[in-house]
Amino acid sequence: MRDPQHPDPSEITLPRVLAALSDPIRLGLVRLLADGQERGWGELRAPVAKSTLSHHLKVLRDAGVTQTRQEGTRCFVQLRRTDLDTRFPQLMAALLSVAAADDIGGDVTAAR
Amino acid sequence: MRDPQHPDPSEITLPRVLAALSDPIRLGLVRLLADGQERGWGELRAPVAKSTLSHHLKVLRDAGVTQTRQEGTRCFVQLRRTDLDTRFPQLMAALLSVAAADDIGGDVTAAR
DNA sequence: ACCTTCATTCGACAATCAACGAACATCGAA
DNA sequence: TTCGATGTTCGTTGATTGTCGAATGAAGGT
Repeated sequence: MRDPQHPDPSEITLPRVLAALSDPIRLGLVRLLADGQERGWGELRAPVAKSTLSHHLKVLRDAGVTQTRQEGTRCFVQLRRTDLDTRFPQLMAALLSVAAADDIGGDVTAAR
Repeated sequence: MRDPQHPDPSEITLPRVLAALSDPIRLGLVRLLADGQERGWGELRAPVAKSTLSHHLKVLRDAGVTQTRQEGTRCFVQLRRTDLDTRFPQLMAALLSVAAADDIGGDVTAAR
């Protein structure tokens, strides 16, 4: 378990973010995090193996969409809403609104 | 040259559109078409082979982002702005604004 | 008819991706 | 220190992607 690396706000690029959000599961994860609440890895329920979920979280993290924090053996993930809104004004709002309307990634939920 | 097929507005999905727009060249093409103006294939200048450009235009068309019209041997392409705005309110506006600010796909231009 | 122009399609290639199970590493608790 | 829980990494597999050049198909002009 290495230190997760996060790109600087200035390193966040539009094509990369769009690629990260072009997957229904990742879009579902982002929807789940849209309330700004930090979530534990263990809360996340998605219809994929845990290694696949780890991969998706890494893609989101590498794109600068989420931030991961470690506490002991557990990970907590959070949407980088402020950075994203600064970098891409109105984008997340529009995206989240559409994703909710179409229920994209609705099979991603949170337990607990 | 077969009849180009376009998805119905209801068939346009967010993940597909985001995937289509996650490529700098395609984003550049969309920026070029953002004024609503119809453009001839021959006007489009992008740093790729013509077969590659044709491929990118097909990806955009299949995702429902653009509309292609044939007139004789020539093709004209246009952004499906109304359909996109109906389906995804505010999304294109936010996207185009950011793409312009970052000059994503700036190497895609129009001659004539 | 023939040739030119224009755009798509084909075939090939290397690269990337989503997905899985298994192995590994790390930390807290027993 | 051994164990269990947690998350990452590895190796693989099948599918998709971006790219090119060459071949193909469709009009239009000569």
